[in-house]
Amino acid sequence: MAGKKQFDMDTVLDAAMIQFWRSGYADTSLDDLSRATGLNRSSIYSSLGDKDALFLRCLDRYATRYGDKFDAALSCAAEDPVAAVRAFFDVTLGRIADPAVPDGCLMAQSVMASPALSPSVAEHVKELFGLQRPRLRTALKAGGMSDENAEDFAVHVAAVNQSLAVMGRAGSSPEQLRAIVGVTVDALARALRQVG
Amino acid sequence: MAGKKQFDMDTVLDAAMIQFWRSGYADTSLDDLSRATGLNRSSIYSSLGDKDALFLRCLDRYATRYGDKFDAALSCAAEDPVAAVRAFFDVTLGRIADPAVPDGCLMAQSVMASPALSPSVAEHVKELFGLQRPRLRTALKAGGMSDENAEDFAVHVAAVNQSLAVMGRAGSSPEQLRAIVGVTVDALARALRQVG
DNA sequence: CCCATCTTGGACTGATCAGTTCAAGACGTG
DNA sequence: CACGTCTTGAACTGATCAGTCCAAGATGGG
Repeated sequence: MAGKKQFDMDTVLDAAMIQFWRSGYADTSLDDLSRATGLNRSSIYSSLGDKDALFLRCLDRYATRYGDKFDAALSCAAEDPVAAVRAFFDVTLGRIADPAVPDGCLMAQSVMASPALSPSVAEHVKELFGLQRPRLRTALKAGGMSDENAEDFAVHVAAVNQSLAVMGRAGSSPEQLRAIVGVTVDALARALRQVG
Repeated sequence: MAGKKQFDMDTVLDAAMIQFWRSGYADTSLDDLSRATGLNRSSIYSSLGDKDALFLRCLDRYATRYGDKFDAALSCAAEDPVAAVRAFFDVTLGRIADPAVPDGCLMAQSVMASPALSPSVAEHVKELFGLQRPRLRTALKAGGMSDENAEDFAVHVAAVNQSLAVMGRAGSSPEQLRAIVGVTVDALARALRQVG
């Protein structure tokens, strides 16, 4: 049974991440994690550390995976900022529509639960969550927006993007989610037309 | 010590509601509720039922209290729909700024945690959460918006309103929260100007 | 003044939690 | 083939969980 690691780290981290994502930190027990990953408790502890350490790794994994997708979506912001923001939202809409992955958003739900997390974990969550706004601000400024408008739209788009996960989990249909982003994309297009 | 109820039901329900609101269902133990309300465990059970029943009463209390405020804010929608929506957002912004009350939103965080709640409670949460959209749709139509636009803006405004609690708990400043709603209010004003 | 009634506090139950420990045993090396 | 090393499974610990129970005692009606 041993001598060599019996599992693939990426597979295990994905399984743990999805477990936290579906149920949240508080409602995910080590037995749940053991069941989801197929690893024994002591294997989890020896290979991945305690629950907080594993949770942090899952948060980072989530932030990196979707952060990269958000960056890719915004990469065309200089040429077509409206298309870039649309693609940005499509990352989230696609994720919500993906049956291989839970609905909701690990970041949003961790932020909501942050008062119940250990202080250091809570701070880390807020840091990762806060990456979205500067990402958007930079893209919007590259797209020709004024500093002030880029600031306002960046925080607005970050908020709307985050709201999709909550609305989706509350039972909103894909059409309703598209309507939510539609209002924002229209407003962005109008704001950009006024300047350029 | 007994013979007559030793507590005020409204005070107790407020204390329990705030406890659930601050920490969420999963991270609120009966000891927490006992400490917050000043009531003993057996008093809670005999007067308020089990944890789920108490949670439902707190959800209803929350939905009624702020639902009434939202209705009042929207009551001027027929005359000035933009001012009505602004007042609608001000209910949430005021609640977030109120130090007497936790940040976050009991409904939003309960929706996010719904997969971990008992099915009947989860359904009740979604029902209460879903009241916001028709409230807004009716107001916007009374304000002269087309059916389609009212539908889209209603779900958008409900989403943005909900996002404020998450962004606030993530550490966004009051100015940033105002910027989030500003984009939506501007878009609404423009949409209404086009028609009328 | 006394007794039935009801609230209350605290102890208790069994389940579940995160985290630890350790023997069993599989592997790679020599 | 033998031995040291490392993973693994399962049992264990003390804490905490939701929920129950009951005796103590305060109240109000008679």
